[in-house]
Amino acid sequence: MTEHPSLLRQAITASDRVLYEIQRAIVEGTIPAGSKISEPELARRFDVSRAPLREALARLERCHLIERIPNAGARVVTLTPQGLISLYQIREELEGLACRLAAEQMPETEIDELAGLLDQHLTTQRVREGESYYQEAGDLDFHYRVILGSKNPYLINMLCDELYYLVRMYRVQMGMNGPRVSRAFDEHKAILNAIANRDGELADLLMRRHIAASRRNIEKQLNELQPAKKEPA
Amino acid sequence: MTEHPSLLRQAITASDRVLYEIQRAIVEGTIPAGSKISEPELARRFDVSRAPLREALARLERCHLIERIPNAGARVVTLTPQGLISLYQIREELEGLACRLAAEQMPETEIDELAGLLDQHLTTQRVREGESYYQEAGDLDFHYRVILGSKNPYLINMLCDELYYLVRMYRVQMGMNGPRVSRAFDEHKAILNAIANRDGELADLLMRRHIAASRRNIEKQLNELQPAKKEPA
DNA sequence: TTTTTATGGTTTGTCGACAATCCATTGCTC
DNA sequence: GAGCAATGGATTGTCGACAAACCATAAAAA
Repeated sequence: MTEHPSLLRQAITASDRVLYEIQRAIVEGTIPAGSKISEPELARRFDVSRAPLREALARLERCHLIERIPNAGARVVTLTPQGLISLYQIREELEGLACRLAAEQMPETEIDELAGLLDQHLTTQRVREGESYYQEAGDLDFHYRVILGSKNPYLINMLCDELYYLVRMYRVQMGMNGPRVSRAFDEHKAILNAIANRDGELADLLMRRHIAASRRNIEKQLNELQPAKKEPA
Repeated sequence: MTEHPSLLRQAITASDRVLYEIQRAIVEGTIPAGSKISEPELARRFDVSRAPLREALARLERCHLIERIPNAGARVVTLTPQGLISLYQIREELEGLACRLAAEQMPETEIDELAGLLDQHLTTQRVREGESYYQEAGDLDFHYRVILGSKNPYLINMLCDELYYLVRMYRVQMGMNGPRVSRAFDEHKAILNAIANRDGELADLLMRRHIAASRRNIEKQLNELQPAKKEPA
């Protein structure tokens, strides 16, 4: 039996399993932000030895979900408004680049699939008025595909593997579910058109504006909810 | 000698030591690009157990110096012109951003130190006409400080810890020692001025041009040396 | 001869235990 | 009583060995 080449990466090791579970737990807040990581405790909790657990911790550090200090242990990252701004500054640049490259490199078939994805979003969006969780997932899906379309392996790795888990963590734990659904959809549509027209410059600009708008939206929510910042020690 | 924050972790563990040695060996080509990594062999060679070695390999994968496939081992990355282009595309965006942020965030003291570094470069450069290795190191040092001046932790981590070892590997192994020394120095000077004037937009533009020029210079060398590309299956 | 399958050897992934380091409490000195 | 040093406990880093997975060779069947 020959496996599909796209699934060739599937070597489900214990380290991978633990990684996924902890990753999810951190993103969703089951393991609270800022809490200390105890290797023996997590090893018992997920029923593995410390070896694969440490491998998983190394990868969690890679995607900025935990911070390790030699001989002193690891902590889940703490979410701060400044950290979120820093994150979005990078997203603007890198996803703008990804969008420009996608306009140049993306095969027609992938562009068609991306258009189909947006149509699907339109229907499901109408069904679920108000509820934006699905749109959030869909938004990430759209961005994912554009990034993959850039065909730049370093760019893909940095965005999809190293930054997006943290983006999701911010979205989930800071409750970013604003009414930006329809506007985001329109912006996605405009970006898709620019890519389809092979207009890299415009695609770049639109993606930067799209992310900047998202960032401002989040900042506005932050200011409304927490005019004064609190930092428990 | 400047102290980079990545070296601030004072706990020199065996894993760290092995990491530095292998990192250097890969960058300088002592361990050839594209060669397979044997864990038992390297463990004997550097006189450590496989546990810290695997920790080091995980970090080497993080800075794109090796590629691992589960249950199949690790290989040193292969250097390709396309890979170098992909790398510089990202550098243009991220270092442009870093430069803009540095113009906004960098303390006056750090700007003064950066100016002093350039003066120092000017003198040493005159002493060593033609020999450009020191200039290469100095160039990296200049870029390092600008990046650190951005005060964006993710940006600093991505550039200094994840991309720059690969940049150095390309420079060393592809023999990038072109006569761009004096021009690069002038460009550094212009960038410094923009930062000192707190002109983020100009600093961004100049840095992008600086890196783009460096990229074109490298591409020119590649075309001169290897007009026909070979790709063994 | 070609394809398939069995098999040995090698490599990677995982485990439990030991050693080195760090943190907190305690006791001692001033 | 305050500050500092010693000590106990816990955690991290490291080691050697075992188990599982992969690769290559070779034997057997079509």
